Amino acid sequence: MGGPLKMSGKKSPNGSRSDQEGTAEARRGPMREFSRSLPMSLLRAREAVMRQFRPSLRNHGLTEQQWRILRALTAVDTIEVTELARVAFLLGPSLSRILRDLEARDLIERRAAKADLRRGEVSISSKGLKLIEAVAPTSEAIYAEITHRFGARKLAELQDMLGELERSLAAMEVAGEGEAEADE
Amino acid sequence: MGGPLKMSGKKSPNGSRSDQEGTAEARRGPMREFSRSLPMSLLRAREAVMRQFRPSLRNHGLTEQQWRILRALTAVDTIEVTELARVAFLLGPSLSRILRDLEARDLIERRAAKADLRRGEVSISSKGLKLIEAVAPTSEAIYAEITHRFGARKLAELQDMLGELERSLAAMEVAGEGEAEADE
DNA sequence: CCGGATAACTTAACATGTTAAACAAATTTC
DNA sequence: GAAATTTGTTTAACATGTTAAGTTATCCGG
Repeated sequence: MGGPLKMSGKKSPNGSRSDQEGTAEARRGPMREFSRSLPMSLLRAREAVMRQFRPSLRNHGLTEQQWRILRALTAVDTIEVTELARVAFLLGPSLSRILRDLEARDLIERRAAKADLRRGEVSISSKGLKLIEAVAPTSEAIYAEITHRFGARKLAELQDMLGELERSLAAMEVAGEGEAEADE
Repeated sequence: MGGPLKMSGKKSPNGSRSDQEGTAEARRGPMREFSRSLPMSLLRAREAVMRQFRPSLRNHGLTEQQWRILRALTAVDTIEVTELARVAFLLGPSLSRILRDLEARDLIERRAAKADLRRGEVSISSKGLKLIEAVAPTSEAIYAEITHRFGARKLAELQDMLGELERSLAAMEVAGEGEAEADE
């Protein structure tokens, strides 16, 4: 498989464009607009940061999300699944799958809560703790390098703004919940 | 669920924690540290923003990434797959899958480049263009509302900082490429 | 008690992220 | 110029994001 493209004999699409047939790079007017949108800016910035951490985590057999979970667990004795989802910023289904995997690898332990059997209480195992301790130095070094390159002052300022952005949108109503958002 | 396990002694990393088994919310000391890391701040901020757009896109049968692709295509006549991956900030494999889907839905068209049969040239179809035009008003209204809530001035400042962060890390060597990152 | 509503997960299903490998066309080397 | 290498794209395989549905345990009104 993997053959060449389908090369069906279609021709010039979008009849609403009255350009010449200049190369795409020749006129990227509105493209810049798109590329500078807030979601794209945030995405690229985050990727630039995570790009630094992923190889190290990978060398220790951890994904970013698995690391987030273990990291969160080091800060508490035990924590309920829902709370863990909140602090590690993961959706329930993702967390459920990852916990299953981490438990199979003996990096975490969990039991049912005595008072409410629906709730699961999770904690890091000693093996998980050792893993964290093995990864932490590199992670902290990378974080320090990032701080140094960007500037500690500016980093704090950036994080303040990000927090403020979050708060600005926290109360914002989400549009288009029903069906069509124009009218219906 | 996981049966009862050994739960060895408290492993609180900062030794000064001698709580009973109070709820996790009761004492979130070091957790805040983790929660305030740069990657988490960026992730939460981006999620807060995208949360506003997703329902509207979903009502039009589009995911965020599909929207990014169509949006990028409206700015050009045709574009090569690699270039499209760059501007829409998607990895090749993701883009490949999504293009297959968008083509099947007749939202885009593609053909092989005359000069280099390896390259695929992609363009938006008139149907795709119509879809964009149907979604755009809502998206722009949401973006305007975000700008209003957060402040246009601050928004521009935030984006400047995000761009600067990107540039700061662009030249940073990625550690731990080989095997262990200590020495190799 | 009991049966319906609610809550806390978990599964399912589909789309994307991520890395490695496969493939075919183009380019370079010998 | 054919073999070896490189380049552009796709496939494969596994992990996560995202929404909906399923499960089991609690709660709650009668």
